[in-house]
Amino acid sequence: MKVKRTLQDVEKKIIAFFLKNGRMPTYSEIAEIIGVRSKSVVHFWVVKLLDAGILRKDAKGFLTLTKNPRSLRLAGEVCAGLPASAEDEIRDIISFDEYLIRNPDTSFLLSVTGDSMIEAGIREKDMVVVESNRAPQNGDIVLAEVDGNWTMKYFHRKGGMVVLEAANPKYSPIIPQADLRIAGVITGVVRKYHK
Amino acid sequence: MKVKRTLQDVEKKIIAFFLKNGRMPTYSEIAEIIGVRSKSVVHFWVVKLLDAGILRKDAKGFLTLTKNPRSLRLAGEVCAGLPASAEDEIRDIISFDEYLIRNPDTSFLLSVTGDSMIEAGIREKDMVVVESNRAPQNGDIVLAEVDGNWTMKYFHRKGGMVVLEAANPKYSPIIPQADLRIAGVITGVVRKYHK
DNA sequence: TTGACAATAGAACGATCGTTCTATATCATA
DNA sequence: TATGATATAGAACGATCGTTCTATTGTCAA
Repeated sequence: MKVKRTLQDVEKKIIAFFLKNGRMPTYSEIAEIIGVRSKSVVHFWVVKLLDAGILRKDAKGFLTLTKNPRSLRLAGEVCAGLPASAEDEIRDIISFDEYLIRNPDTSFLLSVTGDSMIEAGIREKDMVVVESNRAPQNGDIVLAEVDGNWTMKYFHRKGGMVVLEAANPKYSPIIPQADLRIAGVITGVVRKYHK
Repeated sequence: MKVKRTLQDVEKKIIAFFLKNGRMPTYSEIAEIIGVRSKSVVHFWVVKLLDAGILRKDAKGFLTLTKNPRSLRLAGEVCAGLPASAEDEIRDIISFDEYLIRNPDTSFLLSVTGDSMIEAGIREKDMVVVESNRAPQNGDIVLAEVDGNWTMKYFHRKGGMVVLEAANPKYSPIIPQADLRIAGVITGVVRKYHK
């Protein structure tokens, strides 16, 4: 029970609270989760965390986490000695949500079925982000209706014509009829191993 | 100036505040951002948002967004009539951060260079999530040191031996020396089009 | 042992929170 | 126009917030 309370302990418990509740804890709540009975003790630790730069106060005086607790180190290039040098705290790298999603309201997710874009590195069970009200550019990957089915194809403009091509030699290019229906443009791909 | 204030207006402004500040606004702040002068008017609108299920109160009475503002609709399968039916509000789909990152402390990001895993659908300039203290299983993609360089390979155990294979016929399988160094296991891939 | 410092407890305080009340102003419909 | 419903303003209130103070305990080194 003589467990020395460390800055890291307190930090971790506050981060855990934030991840669970989607907001920062009050001083009373911090008192509960770190196991002290007085708010003044919390104040004591919060000042330490502020000095250490782990916490901040925003313009209104509310506590804020300095860095996104889900952000990852970005190890720029795969080169010598990389993984050992964990010293570089370049954690300024983003949340994937911000990175991938420009407009949540016009985007949706799709679980990929089929192998039509296999050579573009899009495989079955990948998730793709589709942005629906964006005009397809030449070379974009689009979600289009072909023979009543929605599939992904490269979008090409050749002369005045639109050609839809799979990234798979198994499938032939398609020159759509007048009523080409395009659901959206693929703006991102996400794959997860070890479900 | 006779702009009717709608529920959606208020919702959007609160969400915008949340995304910008990482916390929910106070009533005074809501008054500012929606342009009213009295907190009682804010209360009036908040009750509406609560009734509509757009906002909630947590156990302590703090306002919370019911759904993650970055979450996307998941359109399950690519089949008929899909994109038109935006009625299905199955937005229960996650943030990519939660989806991809199990342990932020032991994971890091890598920008892919080279084509060694091209046939596994991992291409140059993709981002991969590497989890560093996880024991590689047979068939995993690992980040390993080969001839002083860090590259991605399939990890295979054949008999008592470890074989590292690229997903590219250009490169031959490698049977590493005794001092095999593995930086981690690839647990996710993220690609973004239209930077 | 003693003294200095780190850590905790508890009480009090002003400020701000969200709520509630009354009172107007605006809009829609009969 | 008359009437009810909708939307706004402003003041007041109790509750809780974070801060500050005093006081006590525990730890380590001189």
